Amino acid sequence: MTSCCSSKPAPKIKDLDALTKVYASLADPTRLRILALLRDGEICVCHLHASLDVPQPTASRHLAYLRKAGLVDARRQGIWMHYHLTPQDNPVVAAVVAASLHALSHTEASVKDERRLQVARKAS
Amino acid sequence: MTSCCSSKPAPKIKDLDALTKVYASLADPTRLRILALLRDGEICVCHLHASLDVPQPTASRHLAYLRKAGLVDARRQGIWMHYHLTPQDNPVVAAVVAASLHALSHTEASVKDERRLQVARKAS
DNA sequence: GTCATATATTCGCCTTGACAAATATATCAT
DNA sequence: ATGATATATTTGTCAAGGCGAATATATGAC
Repeated sequence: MTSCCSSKPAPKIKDLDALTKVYASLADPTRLRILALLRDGEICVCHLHASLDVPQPTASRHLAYLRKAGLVDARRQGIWMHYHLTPQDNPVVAAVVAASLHALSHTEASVKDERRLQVARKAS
Repeated sequence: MTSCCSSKPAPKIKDLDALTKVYASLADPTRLRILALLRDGEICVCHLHASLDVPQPTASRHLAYLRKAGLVDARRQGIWMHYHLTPQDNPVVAAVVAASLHALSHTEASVKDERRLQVARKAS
């Protein structure tokens, strides 16, 4: 998506393991739904697991996975943890993530999740 | 990459499982290397496992996985099986695969694999 | 038919990661 | 300090899938 291959393409990823790890992170429906929700900005865990309708420990586990994989970051604000997408410095990885988010926006599940997020936020 | 969101984006993927399956297929270094090699056209298994420097059963196992996932197809020509990328009819999935192939082209491993493929083909 | 070559599958063995349930930790209010 | 709420981690269990080694299958030459 973003400009990347301006001149002769030089290898920018040392090994495949970085890419493999990203794809492993994307190979779970709950994690995909989380990423889709985070597309528009940060969300606290309480709203996340309410929107996804999964137990709170499940949401935490997947968030920890995504954090270790470098796809999301967290910010503490009092009692709440707010998660957001990590800006990818590697343009190639960024394109992979962008394609994923784009695909997710075409998903029924994500559309419904977003609706539930609106509701959860209004009930704040 | 390809034009997709012309008007209001309507959901085109019934559930997340299709996407999840694609990402699970991409979450293995050997399979990523295979897809990268297939980018320029079909290749027979013998050249594939020679270029990848993995045992033949390993290559076959991953090819079977990719075939089941709908990412590659095979064509028999006498003794040889030629594998090629399956054209994705779903534009959203196609974009995901395209992003993957693009990322792979920036990978040292794939560059080396391609070189080995040239050698293997010349030794035909 | 036999033999050689190309490809696919099966069999143990092991690691990763999913889940539910329970428990632990952190922050704030009191 | 206690209690309440928000989040994270541990525990036990299970299934998916990785590998190497061996075996099975398919095609063509003879």
